[in-house]
Parts: sequence; structure tokens; C-alpha cells
Amino acid sequence: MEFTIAEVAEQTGLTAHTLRYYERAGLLDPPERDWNGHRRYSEQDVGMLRLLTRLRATGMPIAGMRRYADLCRVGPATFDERRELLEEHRRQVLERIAGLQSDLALIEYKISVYGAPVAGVPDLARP
Amino acid sequence: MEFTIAEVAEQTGLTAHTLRYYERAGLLDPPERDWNGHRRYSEQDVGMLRLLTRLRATGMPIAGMRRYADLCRVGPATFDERRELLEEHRRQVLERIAGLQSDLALIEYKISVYGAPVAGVPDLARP
DNA sequence: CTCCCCCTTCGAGCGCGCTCGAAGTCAAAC
DNA sequence: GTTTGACTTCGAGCGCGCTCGAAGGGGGAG
Repeated sequence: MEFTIAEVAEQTGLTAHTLRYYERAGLLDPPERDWNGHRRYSEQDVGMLRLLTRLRATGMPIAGMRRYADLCRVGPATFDERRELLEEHRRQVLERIAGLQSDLALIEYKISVYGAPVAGVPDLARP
Repeated sequence: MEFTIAEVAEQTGLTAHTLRYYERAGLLDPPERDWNGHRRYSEQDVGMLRLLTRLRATGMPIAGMRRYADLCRVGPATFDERRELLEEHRRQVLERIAGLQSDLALIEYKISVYGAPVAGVPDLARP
């Protein structure tokens, strides 16, 4: 099963422009072309894109994704390195989540200072 | 107790450049000046900056922080509005965390596919 | 007086990740 | 035959959030 760029855009939530950009950026192997030069993405391509979008969504920079893609191009010899790259990224995401939760604590404190909407509360704590 | 720009930079992790930028951007009321024109930040200022840095860290855009700051300038009449703004932001952060966790799921699956480093495993699943 | 350091303003520049538009090709629909 | 529409390449532009450098001032130490 193969897909046009529009179909892949639909499936991944990226735009056609962005898909071409990812290809230029070395994140995705240039897909096959059909007889008139249009890209035909394989299911493998789409799978790779699904991973890439998750990596992006979790804050991996383009350069990091390219390193991963480069390792993929090399072949199975890089399995361990790829795993390490992903594990390192996982660590960073977990740290990030922990940071967000701790930042939330101050925000929730602030919310509590503003108080639930109760009538007749004077300007005691000027936050 | 008041602070120089360098002290505040130290305390907040922002640079002096960024502090001036935040002021220009309307996130922070222009602090007092000492006799020779240097900024003297109050503890209130620093408290506001602490909140602002948490809002930034959780992804609030500058424009959102400015709306909050503008509400603060208006006075206690805007307590409810401020609370709502923060609550809306909290919702977004929680969504964000949930998204990160679900994105992590695919990444961890991928890690598992690459397998723990075990000697002698052949190239079965080409991920 | 000189030197050094920290501060000031102002405006330009940067890095990232897209995002878009121009200009062209091709095939199918009308 | 013309129009439509999806695709192609290429390179420029944008929005955000800083980041930096130039140019200058003022005060304290030696």
C-alpha cells in the first residue's frame, strides 16, 4: 500500500510542505516516485513519520531526529545506538514532565490565592 | 529589600537583557530607579518574575503573560479574570502532560523493539 | 587621572521550525 | 481546447523569544 503526499499529510497531521521539508532535512528517505514524478510513500515511510511526529511533539529538535534517521540508514548495526538515543530522549521527556508538574504547583498555589469565586471577600492577599 | 538587575538575573535565571525585554514587553511594571538611573527591583517584582518564569516554562506565550500582567495593573477587580486565565492555562498544561505521556508510549514501545542489549540477537524485527 | 565594572538605551540579528508563494508540469474533466 | 487541480522545485519569509553589540555614563579603587 502506498500513499500520495496529500494522504500522508492527512494521516500524520503534517502539511505537504512540511513533509517535503522533512525530506530535505534528512529525516526521511526520499520516497519512491510514480511514473510522473509524484512521491509515493510506503507504509514504512508513514511509520517512520509517526515516530518522528512523536519525537517532535516531545521536544526533540530536528537535529536529533536527523541523527536517529541517519542511524536508521546505516542499518541494523546501529540498533543499540538508536535505543540509547531514544532512552536518552525518554529521560529528558520525563524530566520535562516533572518540571511541568512542579511549575504547575506554583500556578495552582496562585489560583488558590485568588480564591474560589466567593462573594464578599476583601482584598486581603494582594497577589 | 531591593535588588539590582544583576541580582534579579541571578535569582530568576533570566539574563539582564531578558529582564529589560520583559519590561519593554509589558510583562513587568518598570521598577523604581535609584539616584543614578539604575533599576531597583522590589520583592514584589521578583515574585511576579518568579510566576512569569513558571508560566513561560509551562509554555505560556509572551502575549498571554502580558494579558495577565495587564490584569494585575488594573487592580483587585480582576481577581476572577486572573484566576480564570491561570485555570485555563492549567488545563492546557495538564493536556500537554497527558500528550507527552501518550507520545512517550510510542517511544517506549520503540525502545522495547530495539530490545535490551542482549548478545546474539538477530535482526528479526527491523523497526 | 586612569582603569574597571556595572549600568543605561536602542535597534539589529539570530536560531528554530516551519510556511508560503511563484512558476511549472501533467492528466483528467468538461 | 481549456480549465481544474494535484503535484513538482526552489528559495524567500515569518513568528517567536530572546540575544547581542554598540555607544555612552557614572562611581569607586589605585
